[in-house]
Order: sequence, then C-alpha cells, then structure tokens
Amino acid sequence: MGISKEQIIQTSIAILNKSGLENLTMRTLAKELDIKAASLYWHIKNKQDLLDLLAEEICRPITIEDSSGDTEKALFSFSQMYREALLKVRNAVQVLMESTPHTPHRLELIQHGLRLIQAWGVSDANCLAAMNMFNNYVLAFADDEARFSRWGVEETKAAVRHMGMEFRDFDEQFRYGISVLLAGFRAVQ
Amino acid sequence: MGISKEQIIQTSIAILNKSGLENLTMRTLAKELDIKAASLYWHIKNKQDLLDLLAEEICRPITIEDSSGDTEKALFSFSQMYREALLKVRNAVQVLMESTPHTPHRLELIQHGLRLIQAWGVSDANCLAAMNMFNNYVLAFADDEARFSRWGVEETKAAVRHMGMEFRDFDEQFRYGISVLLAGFRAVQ
DNA sequence: ACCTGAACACCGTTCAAGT
DNA sequence: ACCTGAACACCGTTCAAGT
Repeated sequence: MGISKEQIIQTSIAILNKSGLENLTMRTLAKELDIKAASLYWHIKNKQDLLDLLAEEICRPITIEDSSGDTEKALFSFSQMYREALLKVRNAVQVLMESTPHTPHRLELIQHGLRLIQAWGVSDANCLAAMNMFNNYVLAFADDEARFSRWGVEETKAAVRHMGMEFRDFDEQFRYGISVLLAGFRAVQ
Repeated sequence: MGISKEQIIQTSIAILNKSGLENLTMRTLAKELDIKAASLYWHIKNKQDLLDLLAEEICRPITIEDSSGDTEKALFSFSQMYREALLKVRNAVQVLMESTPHTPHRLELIQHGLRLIQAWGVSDANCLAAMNMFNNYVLAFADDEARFSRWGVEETKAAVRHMGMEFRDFDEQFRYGISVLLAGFRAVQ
C-alpha cells in the first residue's frame, strides 16, 4: 500500500541528522525509501512542501503549557522548549527559515508567544516586534549553538579565547539573552 | 587584459539586485561578463569565495566612526548604517549568512561593535553574547524589512492588521528593537 | 595570462507509461 | 492508487586544450 507521508517525514529527519540539509535531496530521500525520486511527487507537491512538513514536525515537541501563573517563568520555559526542539534535528533552523509558518501547530505557537509577550506587559503597538525579536533570538542562538557543538567544544573555547573573550556555558548564555529581552521589553514602552 | 575581480563583484551585485541570489549562478554571472562559466575559476576559487567577496562588498559602506562621545548615539548610528547597507543589496542578509566574517573589513566591524558594547557598560563575560544579539537583530530586521518591502506596503499592512496588530513604521520599529537591546544590556549584568 | 569545450556528477520537476 | 523510465532544464566544478 505504498509509502506514507509520515514515513517521508521520518526518513527525511533521519537524513538530516545523518547528513545535513545539503544532502537531503529528492533523490537521496527516494533511495532511502526504496522508491524513485519521481514517485515522491505523488505524495508531496514539491520540495518546498516537504520543508513545510519538516518544519511542522520539528516544532511538534514544543507544547503549549498553561501560562496563567508566572509569566516570566512561562516565557523562559517556552523559549527553552523551543531551543531544545531546534537542537534535536540537525539544520532545524535552516529548515524553519526556508519554510513559512502556515502550518497549524506553528501558527498556534506564534499566537501563544504573542499572548505571553502581551501578558508580560508589552503594549499592542510593540508586541509583534517584540515577538519577532524573541523568535529570532532563539533561532539565531540555537543555530550558533548547533554550529559550535558540531565544531567541537575544545576548538570553540580556544576560538572564543582567541578573541579575548571568556567562554560561557550555553545554558547560562541562553538565559542571559532571554533576560536581556524581557528586561528590555519592560524598560521600553 | 581580461576581467577584474572588481568587475566580477559589481556584476554579481547587479545580478543580485535584478534577479536575487537564487539566480546568481556561475553561468549567469559568466554570461553577463561575456565569458564562459569555466573562466570564472581563473579569477575566483569557487562560489563560496565569490560569496565572501560579496559579503565584504556589502559591508564596505559601513564605516567606523569616532565613538569617543555619546556611546548610545554611536550604537544607534552604527546599527542604522548596518541596516542601510543591508537594504542596498537584494538578499544581502542571506549572502552574509552564507559567508564567514573572515575578511578584513568585517573583522574590523565586529571589533568596533564589541568596543561599543563594552563602552555601553556590558561586562566582559556578556559582551560577546550581547554583540551576537545586536548583530542578529539587525540582520533579522533587515531581512524582514526587505521581504515586506518587496511584498508591497499595502499587503503588508493588511496582513499585519489581519493578525490583530497595528502596522508600525519601519524606522520606528527598528529603533524600538535597538532600544530594547540597549536597555536590556544595562539592566542585566 | 586568460579563456574555452567538453565533460562529470549532481539538482528539482514533469509526464507518459506501466501495474 | 502508486510507481517508474526517460527526459528537461538546470547546477558547481575540473581539466586538457587553445591563444
């Protein structure tokens, strides 16, 4: 009964993690599924469609928790979940950036993010800009983190020191950035 | 006496502005220079080398001004110059992101940025992270701005309103983000 | 020193044809 | 319903050969 969309997604993720986005082609994907590249087009519209599916899958582990309590805590844990989801799949950031958030779960995440930012006290006029800053920060950080991790911890430390800086723990550094943003949102109105 | 590196750069920029990065190929570039694609490899090592040259050229208009006076003013004008340079060339952000800042001018800019952040009072432990946030903010903003501008101002306003938000002037919005970062850097130590 | 023809090993995508 | 062969119009890159 042939290949399922779910198989296509999971096989694609496996290829990403093994060989990266540059090696995820219609041909390599088809080969891994034991079909021919042309056959993929019966299941998905085109490669862009595949990237949208992958972006949605990458974001699936990011759940929407109840945020009626401590807004600051909710924002930190939301950003942390987001970061962890991005680190789970190689080149996740590039996949998200090459797709548009038209899919249902990603839209929900944006709305949830906006609600949190609003609850944090950001004015309606600023909260879209703030949300973008928040989103872009997590994406850029996770991208750097993945790059450096792949580069090797030793070399990273050496390179950072070479610039006259001291190396900071990733977790600590990530929280620093979120703190900066939240404090900034509070301060500027 | 053949083609110069400068001609290659300028022609590439012209192709970028006319047709975007996806249409800047060794073949289209060669055709525009009235040579064959293979000939380009006498002048440049490969396409990555070309992108590095373009990134450097895109950053050339960003000058390093004396910042001994008002640090806040210097940071705002630096970010503004950066943003303007990115908007001058289509897909400038992608070009910068696909290249590494190994070139002389880009290295100077990073150092200048670090000096400004330091002068703003950010501790040595945080100033690399802060610099990254600053850099990523300008890149992401310029990328969005270019995308929206190309998309048409009317549609943008409609789309933003559709999300229940009000449309803000780009300049105003850009300064908001810089303010958020600077206030955040001050607040978190 | 500078350029070309021709090839290699790839891409994404389409479409008539098979079962 | 699902898959394939074969083709189309591309890529970046190499290299022997030309001037």
